[in-house]
Amino acid sequence: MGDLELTMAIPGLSSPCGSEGGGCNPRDLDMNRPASGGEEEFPTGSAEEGEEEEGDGGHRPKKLRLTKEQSRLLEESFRQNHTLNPKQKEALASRLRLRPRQVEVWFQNRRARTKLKQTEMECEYLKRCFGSLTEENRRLQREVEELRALRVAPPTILSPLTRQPMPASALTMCPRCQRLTMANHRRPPSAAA
DNA sequence: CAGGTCAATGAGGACT
DNA sequence: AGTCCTCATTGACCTG
Repeated sequence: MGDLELTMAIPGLSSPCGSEGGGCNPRDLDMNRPASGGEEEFPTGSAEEGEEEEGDGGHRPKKLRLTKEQSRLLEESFRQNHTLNPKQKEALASRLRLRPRQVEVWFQNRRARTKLKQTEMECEYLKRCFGSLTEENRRLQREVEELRALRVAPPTILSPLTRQPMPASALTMCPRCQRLTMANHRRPPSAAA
C-alpha cells in the first residue's frame, strides 16, 4: 500500500498564503470575527493564559471552536509536518493566539483522524481484495470440477512378465524402462560388447 | 432529540 | 523525572 496522504481536499489550502509566514497578516486571518473592528483576531475561549472560565460551577469550560483561518493554518502546517518540535509549536501557537498545548492537542487529534481515515480506506481495500479472491476461488473450484468430470480412467499397466495388470503402487520404474531391463536380462552375456 | 464532530482530558508507554 | 506520544473517552456544540 502506498503512503496515504489524506490531507488533500482541504478547503482553502490553495490559498496563496505562503507556507513560511510569508505575507499572511494575522489581522486577515479570522473570517468569523465580528464586523466591529478592534476585536481579538482569534477567539481564545478558555485557552487564554490564566483566564480559566470560572463562572459556572466547576464544569468543563465552554468548548473552543477554532476559526476557519486557525484551522486552515493548522492544516497547512500539518501538511508540511505531522509533528511539531517545541519551537514550531510555540511559533504556531503565538501566531494563532492559542496556547502551545492547544496546538499540540490539535496535532494529536489530527493525526488520529488521519489514521482513522487510513484504516477505513485499508478496510475498504481489503474488502475489495476479499471479494475478488472469493470470486477467483469460485472460478478455480468450478475449473477443478470440470477437470474431474473430464478425467478418464487411469491406464492399466500389464506386468511384462505375467501379462497381468499391475497396481501402480507396485511399479518402481516406468513400464518402458522395465521392459528394457527385462530384455537385457534375457540377452546372452556374449552379445554384450 | 439522536447522532456526528472535535477540542480536551487522562492513562499508560517509550524515550532521554 | 520530565516530555511527548498514542489511545480511549468525555462533553460541548452542531445539524438533520
